[in-house]
Amino acid sequence: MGRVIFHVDVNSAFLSWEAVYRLHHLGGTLDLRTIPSAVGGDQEKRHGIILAKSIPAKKYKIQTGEPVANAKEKCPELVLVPPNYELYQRSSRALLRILADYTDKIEQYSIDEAFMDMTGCSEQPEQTAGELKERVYRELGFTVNVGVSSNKLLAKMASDFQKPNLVHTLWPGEIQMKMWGLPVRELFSVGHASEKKLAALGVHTIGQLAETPDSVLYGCLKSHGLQIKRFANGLDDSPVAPAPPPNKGYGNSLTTPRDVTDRETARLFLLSLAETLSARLRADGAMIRTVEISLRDCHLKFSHRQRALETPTDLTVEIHEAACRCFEELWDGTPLRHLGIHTSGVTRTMERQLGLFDRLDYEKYRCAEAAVDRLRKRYGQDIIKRAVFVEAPGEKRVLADHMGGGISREKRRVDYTKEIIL
DNA sequence: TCTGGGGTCCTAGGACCC
DNA sequence: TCTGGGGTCCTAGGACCC
Repeated sequence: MGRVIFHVDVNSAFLSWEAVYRLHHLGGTLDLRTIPSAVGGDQEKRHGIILAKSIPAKKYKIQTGEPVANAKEKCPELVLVPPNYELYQRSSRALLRILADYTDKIEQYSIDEAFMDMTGCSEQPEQTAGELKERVYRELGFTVNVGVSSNKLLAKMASDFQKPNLVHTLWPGEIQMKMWGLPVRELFSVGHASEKKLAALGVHTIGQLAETPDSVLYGCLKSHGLQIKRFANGLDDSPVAPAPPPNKGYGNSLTTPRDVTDRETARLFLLSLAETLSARLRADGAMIRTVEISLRDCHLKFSHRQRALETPTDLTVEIHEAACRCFEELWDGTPLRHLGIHTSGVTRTMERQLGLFDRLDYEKYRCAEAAVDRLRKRYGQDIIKRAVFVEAPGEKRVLADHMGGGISREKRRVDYTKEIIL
């Protein structure tokens, strides 16, 4: 017998986890999953998009990623709840603990999805998947779909079939019957752009893609065209990788509550982003060689600029300085709604080559920033703040409050002491 | 109606070196 | 004299995922 792979996918994850929390921890009686409801960001802070929706909300054609205002138009009685990332982390860990009882070959693919290599673990995979699904519901109160097949791609496609709370198989012999009739957009890694190009070729279903000549696909989509053809034929030999691969880059970005119109405020936001980002680098023992900033202006136009550093760094000051130089070269004065810093060229050798012209005393700054890291780890993120975030007057003060004293809120340390108990 | 935040991978042109 | 070819690095942009 060949490989047996499960893909476990939490149904409407953020919304289900919130629903369970309200029922079991807040003593509520209303189950959000049974009414049109959604998890959405705060419109006031301009984070207003739909992150997850209930199955009744889906009937109103509400889609993940669409603006909250849009969703309310489609369904005025929609019940909206704010996101709670700490709850999601706890819920995810609780799920993974159950999965670990079945195999140690588990790859966490995202906060609400995991692959399991079940090869040799079960004589009847479909039945085992059903037991797993029931156990998750019994112990944790939320439902999952489980896709069962002989590779990751097919297992993932299978878990996406009818929802919720179902096990589906998609063995190679079932590909034609279960997968080839689907719209090509539903194939993993076929997005909007590929769908459009394929439509121009007359390719609308996964089955049609599977039978399109390589030369045609390469001409249209280059190597990606050949990749999605392999997927359409159910071919995928990627292993279930229990250890997450090391980061190739680190980024931090933020939509600001109000447009940024002056460079001093922009520099402050960039400092806030650089601070969280470099703390992550130091926590991982990583350094980066390339700094890129991204801007999104009030007309929603994106722009980017990057620069390579002379020497790898994990220092807030150096990343901030590089980001500010990019900013000066890039910004044309249009009011900004979003700023980001993204870094790449990761190295993990902690020995920094001190260049002849190293302008900073690296060791001195490194010591200071490491001391701040330790303080925050021990006493919380708010224990120490830069003066610029404390003393910012007026409008800047408001912005500084949104920065959480230089630490983006979503990245605050998760308190795992409050585990889910049902 | 007014669009988040975190990633990965691929392509392509130009600079530069041998 | 006036030009090949391979390799690597840098920058920019696009597409996809959750």
